[in-house]
Amino acid sequence: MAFTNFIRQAVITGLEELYHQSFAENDFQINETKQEFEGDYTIVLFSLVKKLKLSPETLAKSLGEYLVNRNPGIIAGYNVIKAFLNLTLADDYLQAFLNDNYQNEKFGEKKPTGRKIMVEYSSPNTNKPLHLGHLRNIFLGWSTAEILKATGNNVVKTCVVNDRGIHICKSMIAWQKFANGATPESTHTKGDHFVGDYYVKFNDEYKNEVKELTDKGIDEKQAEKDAPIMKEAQQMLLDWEQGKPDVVQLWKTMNGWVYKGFDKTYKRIGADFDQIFYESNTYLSGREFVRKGLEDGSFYKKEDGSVWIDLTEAGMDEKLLLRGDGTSVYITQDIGLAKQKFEDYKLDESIYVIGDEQIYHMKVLKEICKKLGMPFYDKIFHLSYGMVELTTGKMKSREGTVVDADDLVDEMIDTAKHHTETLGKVNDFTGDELRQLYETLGLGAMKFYLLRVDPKKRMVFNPRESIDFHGFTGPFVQYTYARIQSILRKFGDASSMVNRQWSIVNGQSPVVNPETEREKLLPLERQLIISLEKFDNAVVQAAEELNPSVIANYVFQLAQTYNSFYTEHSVANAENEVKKNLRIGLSVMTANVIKSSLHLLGIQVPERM
RNA sequence: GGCCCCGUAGCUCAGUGGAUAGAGCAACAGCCUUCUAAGCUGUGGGUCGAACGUUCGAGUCGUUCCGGGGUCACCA
Repeated sequence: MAFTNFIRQAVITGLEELYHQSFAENDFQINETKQEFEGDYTIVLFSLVKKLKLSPETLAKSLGEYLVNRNPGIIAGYNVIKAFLNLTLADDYLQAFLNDNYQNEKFGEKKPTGRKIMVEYSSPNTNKPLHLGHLRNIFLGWSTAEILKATGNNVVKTCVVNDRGIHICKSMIAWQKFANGATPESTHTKGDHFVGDYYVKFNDEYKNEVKELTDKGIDEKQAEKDAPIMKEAQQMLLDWEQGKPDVVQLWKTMNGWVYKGFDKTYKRIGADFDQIFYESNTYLSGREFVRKGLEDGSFYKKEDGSVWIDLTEAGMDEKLLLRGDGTSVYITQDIGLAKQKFEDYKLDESIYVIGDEQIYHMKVLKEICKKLGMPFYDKIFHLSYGMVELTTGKMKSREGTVVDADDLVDEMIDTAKHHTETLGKVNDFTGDELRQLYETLGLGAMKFYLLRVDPKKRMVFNPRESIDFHGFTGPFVQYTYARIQSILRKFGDASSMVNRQWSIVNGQSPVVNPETEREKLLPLERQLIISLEKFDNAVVQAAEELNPSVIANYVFQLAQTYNSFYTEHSVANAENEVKKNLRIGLSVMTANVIKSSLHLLGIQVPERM
């Protein structure tokens, strides 16, 4: 049982027995004791003072006395400052916890909940390569999915590919006009970049044409409409919707190139999906609901034939659902897809990882589903995240200020290589081992950097300073892991730490073998055990908040604690065998928890670095 | 303009209504013949955007204002 849960129950029982009143879990607070005071956990009793009509000191003292007497071997002592009751856990209890868990590689994982949750993330357009913003989305989505798995949920990772629309037609037109039959193979270009280049080419050409027209004295807005290349793109979209064979063929070919490129990037950064939805397959499916909504009066038709919903009652606007010409818009297909997700997978929850500029859109989607009487409307959850901005402002693909995902990954791996070579600690590695290490460290730095910040906050990426490898970073945590492995290699099989003098049965007082020698825990040893135990809560909190930064902050704090311990105390040359075994156990468990934490962030651990 | 999000050290960020607000980076001073110095220890650095209010207690909750961003398309 988690330490704080145990204390909470003990306090409730104690208060009821002492004062013959019943108490709830939120009648008082349990915090970690601040560094400057003695103790491990602090119970804040101010809120009870009124209810019990006692002075804070009297209450805290009585309760402290009770807790120590009734929980031998668990709560070793207390002290009182005002209404702060500071408790010190018993060494035996902490060591029993370590003994019971240090070899458990699944520590922190929860029992199955039976719930099925879909996490949609990445969801790119097929007209240009992935960029830094996608990376935040992908890492966030992947990590959230893993955190939900760890808390016992059945998770389906999905991706919705925006493979149709005017954007891809733009690339197609530009390719037809300017490529002379070139392909990714013939130019040795990654497919998504290849297609993206023609999207840029389209915009350049478009800009030129608009300028030519405005030079002739045509109004700019009119020129934007009249530019021939734009008209060609629009015509192509119509041709595509009508299934014109050569257009469909070109569309398939070019999307194929893009997917090949995306797959390469996904594989490299460790993203994976259980199911992929293509917008070209789903974009028509919303229309039926529009028809149904018209019938039951949820929606209404304007003179031009367009269909609308009035959401002003829910504090929103009127929203277009179907164009006058009968074609669907973004939200139309989203309704269909939302339903399909729930029907195909029988979901308990459907999470959308989408940028915060679409908060309103997602609110509208939920509201429409509600109006249509779809029972799942309140199981849709928008996990929104802030944009990644550059120090120079926003990223704009048309202005070439986008940080490309592949470029950034290359850069991070180069940086890892540079640091590693400078330090020269792994000169005996083979070429493959080195490449593996650079990827582990480079990606670790990048993922940690993007995940350590609360998702909902906007974040600034400084391309010049790039991403650090020191301090609050992925490599810092990875380094701590590698250091521990270095120690453990000396001892062969770490399970040889046979230390069966402590054990906890059913959350009761620890069983202690009286034959064994006992050593008092040193402050850093205590701190480390308490820090390890907190992983359990960190996982729960991260899952409740859908917030991987909780894990990043936790594991950094753990690594810091271990590093202090490491500097202060020797494992191999411990004062005696009892201490040595204890410290091996501490090291094994720290390594396990670091590995688990980083896994939840999509980061691997190196044995050496 | 309506609605939503954000504002904490020079920079990037933590901070379940509780004790003297914390990390990392940057700056400065120390620590490698002893398990990996991508590390550790210390110093300096704050009107928690502002003002009222609720409370025994507010960075945290409420109201108003200031500053930054998003959104309100027959775009996706």
